[in-house]
Amino acid sequence: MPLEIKPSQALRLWRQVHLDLVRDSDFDLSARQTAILLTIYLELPPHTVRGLAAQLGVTKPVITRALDTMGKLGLVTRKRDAFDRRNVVIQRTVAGALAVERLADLVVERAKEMGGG
Amino acid sequence: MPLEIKPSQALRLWRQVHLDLVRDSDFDLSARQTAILLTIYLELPPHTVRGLAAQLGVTKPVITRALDTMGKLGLVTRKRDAFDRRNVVIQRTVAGALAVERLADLVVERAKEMGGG
DNA sequence: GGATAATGATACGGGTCCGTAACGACCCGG
DNA sequence: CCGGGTCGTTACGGACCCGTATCATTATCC
Repeated sequence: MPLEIKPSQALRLWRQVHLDLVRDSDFDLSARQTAILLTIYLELPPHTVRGLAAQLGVTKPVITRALDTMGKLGLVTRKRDAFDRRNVVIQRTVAGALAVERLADLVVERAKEMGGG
Repeated sequence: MPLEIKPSQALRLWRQVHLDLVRDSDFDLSARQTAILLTIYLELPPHTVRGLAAQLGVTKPVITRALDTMGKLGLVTRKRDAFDRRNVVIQRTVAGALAVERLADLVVERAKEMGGG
């Protein structure tokens, strides 16, 4: 059951959601940060810095810095892996889950308003 | 004819497209820049700095800086208005139109791959 | 013409992010 | 126990962006 969208609809949806994010959102996440956040909340744990860097095709410091920023915002938490203390396990938070849920509702809502064509 | 998307579909679509953008795209536009670019290419001209600032709910320097960056990337051009020389008219470019079109195709393509639920 | 208003650009101090390189902490095999 | 490999983090120089305040240019109105 594929999701059918026309190019013009996709663009209008993309624009409208980004407008909402710019206007309303407390945080101003970059494309990279958005990809990281959604990966953490959609893919199965555990998530590590190295794993995220590989999935996004970026270097490790990029992930570290993004986690710093998103940690300050309360969207994620880090914890040392007890079994292999070199690893850091990235964990979800209530605030992060709420933000992701809010984004989903935003997309759904704006999609509903899209006229055909 | 509203566009029906479930929250989980919306999140997976959002994540996948952002992943593609991070991995493939030459430029790394912020949410603001994306909103500006799509507004220029979807809304009717003429577009001015002041008008864009009002639509996005941001200050004028934000628009000026974004136009500087996107101008370097060849995505937009600026031209003085001949009738009111205080105004600057933002114009579309071939490269910008291609980039927008590529984004649209990306969203459409990824949406097609979304399973139900 | 002169005062006023409006537009876009710029200056400034502060923050974030980039990629490369180096670092400390840790695991593991010999 | 110790050298090599792996993990995440930090240092560094440079680039970009933020918001506030100010600027030069242009239009408008008396």
